[in-house]
Amino acid sequence: MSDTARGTSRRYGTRPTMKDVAARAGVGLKTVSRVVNGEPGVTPDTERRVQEAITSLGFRRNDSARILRKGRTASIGLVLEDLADPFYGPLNRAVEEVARSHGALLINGSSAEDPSREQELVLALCARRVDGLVIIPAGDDHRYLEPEITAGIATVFVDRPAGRIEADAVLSDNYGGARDAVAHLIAHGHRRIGFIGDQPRIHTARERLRGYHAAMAAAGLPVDDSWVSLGSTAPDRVRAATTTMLDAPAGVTALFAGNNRVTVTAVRVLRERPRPVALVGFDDFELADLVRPAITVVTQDPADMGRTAAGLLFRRLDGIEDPPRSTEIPTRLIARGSGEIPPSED
Amino acid sequence: MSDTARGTSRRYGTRPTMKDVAARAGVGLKTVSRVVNGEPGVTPDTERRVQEAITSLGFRRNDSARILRKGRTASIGLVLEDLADPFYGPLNRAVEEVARSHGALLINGSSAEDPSREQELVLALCARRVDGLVIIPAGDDHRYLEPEITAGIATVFVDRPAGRIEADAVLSDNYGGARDAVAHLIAHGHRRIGFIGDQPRIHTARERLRGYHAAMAAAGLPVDDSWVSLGSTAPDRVRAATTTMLDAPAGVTALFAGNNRVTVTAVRVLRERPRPVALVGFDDFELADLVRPAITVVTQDPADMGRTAAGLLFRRLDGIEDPPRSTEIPTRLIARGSGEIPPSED
DNA sequence: CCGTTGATTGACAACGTTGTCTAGAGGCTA
DNA sequence: TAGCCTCTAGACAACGTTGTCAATCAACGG
Repeated sequence: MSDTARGTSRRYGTRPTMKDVAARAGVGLKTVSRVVNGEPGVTPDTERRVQEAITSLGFRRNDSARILRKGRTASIGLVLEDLADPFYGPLNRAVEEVARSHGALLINGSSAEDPSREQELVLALCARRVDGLVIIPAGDDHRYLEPEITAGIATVFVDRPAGRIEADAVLSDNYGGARDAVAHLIAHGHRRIGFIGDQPRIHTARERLRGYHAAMAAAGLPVDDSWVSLGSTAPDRVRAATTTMLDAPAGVTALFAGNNRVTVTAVRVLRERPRPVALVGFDDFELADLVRPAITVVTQDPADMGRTAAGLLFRRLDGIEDPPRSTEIPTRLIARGSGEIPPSED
Repeated sequence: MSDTARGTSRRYGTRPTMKDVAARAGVGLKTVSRVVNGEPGVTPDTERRVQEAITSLGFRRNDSARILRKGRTASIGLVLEDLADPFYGPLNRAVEEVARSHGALLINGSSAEDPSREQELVLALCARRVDGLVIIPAGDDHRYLEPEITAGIATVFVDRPAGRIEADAVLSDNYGGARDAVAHLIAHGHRRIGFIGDQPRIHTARERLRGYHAAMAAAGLPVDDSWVSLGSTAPDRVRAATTTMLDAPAGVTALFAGNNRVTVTAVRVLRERPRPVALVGFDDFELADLVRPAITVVTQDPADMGRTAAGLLFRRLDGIEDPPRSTEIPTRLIARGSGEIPPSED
């Protein structure tokens, strides 16, 4: 009678369990568990027999069962806004790196800037019993997380703060960065400066707007309503807003772009115009130094944000119980040319 | 006596289970399960009582237990080379999108181009019993996956084929794309064309090299060994290789860059040189059209690759049992300027 | 030679859920 | 009214692992 027919037959799609390994090696179930987990108290000889059974059966421990038994999943969730946005690449990678160094897996998904999808995703991760969550929030009401946090799921918000609950957050200095950017343009002689930003629903967009106003006010400059445009960052809208601001009588002579998507579109639009227009963008991007003029930007450090957030998360998981705190990551202005263009005379 | 002391007391960090909900609602365990899963056979009145208990306790189903019981995890794994590489952003997103449309979660991680790390990550995902895997391989021997595939974990390779095993693969037409790129340069008068590529260990690098040779041979052009440089894509090495090729007596008049990282470094190097040098890059990248000259590229479609791979994966999960097949995604040459520069006279 | 120690090993329950099976209530038909 | 059927509901086992505890055995000191 063949080996497979001897009671331990395996159908396609069925995996051997510790029980099978134990039977094959002629030892008890718990002994297999000991070998698999490298626990002490197993003779070299027994261990060898078990190892042989493991390789010959192709056994691999079922982590679902292990998780169920142990309570900890050794995995964390990352919810971000758009997996394809280059800004989040380094952040994603940094979080993964930290998770890895703590022996945890990373489960992630993107909310596509949709609050209900964010919630759905977060709760799915909670149902999986991830140990912790790093969230770049799309919505502004996170009370739905309260039971989860009470139940012990550590949560750190990145890039934007949590809404309506107390929670750790790691944020860029959006206000200060925007103020610096606009002050830079003012220092180069501009008095009519346009701001094209993201939807005001988004915290970073509001903060950057606040920085814009602060810089203008500090220089004693008035702000005309038509110089500010907030809304979708779809190329069409940004293109229209830019053109309108520039073409108006006494239009703006410089632009401050509220994020990398806006900046890129603005560069394309400015390309087509007869006169050079000064531009400073929020967020750095690859090749910003190769375009002519090279683009002056206020840069955030997404890798640092990810690292900081994940580090904080694992400190929480280690049992640190301080009250929630907000960490601010500084921004830096990099002058490359586009921000130093003087106002063009009409 | 307070409610919490009545036997259902909850410590911080403990979660209510279906048993707790059942006790609170005064029904049986299985009835709670029915309500949670929307199964029929529950009176509206009972259902209401259970729902109340669920919300008041903040119950959320433990998916680890569910997975253990049901066997299917409704999650797939994605292993890629570098989460921060912009090329993989759209691919990542496309895979997530497809997973989502099938109600599955995405677990991912990056191998950092290290075969042992790839294996470690893949096996960790298998231990979690993901239903399927999408892998951008770093190594070239995937026999370690055989027991997993036999056990029923569907696997699709993307961007590069599996090594030493039969498996589905979704690949770009690297050979054809490279041939087209080089033929394009030849058509614009170049006879001495350099190729700077990735490590020959990597399948795509070999295929692109093959395309380079094919185009040269088809035009009856000789290839000098010094015109080909394969190795790390670190900026330093690429810079050195580029400079050497261009500065040699009878050096190359055009460059074919083997991937986006090489292209970007090449653009920086060419910037600093007195004479224009023709350049075609493999992979498109944002702003390639804004640099002057705009960069001519052979573009792949990473989103399409991700979509195709994930689609294939889910077809496998639905039980389609065809033999493994390799799907090729076409590439497209986009002429923007840098590839149409004629050879400079010495 | 016996009691003690320490090392190795396995039996068993438990983690929280779902599938199966059976019990009971109530309505319908003959 | 007896017999049958339908519908709701719960008891129980099982998924594969790990923690607890007790049993066995060899070696050793007295």
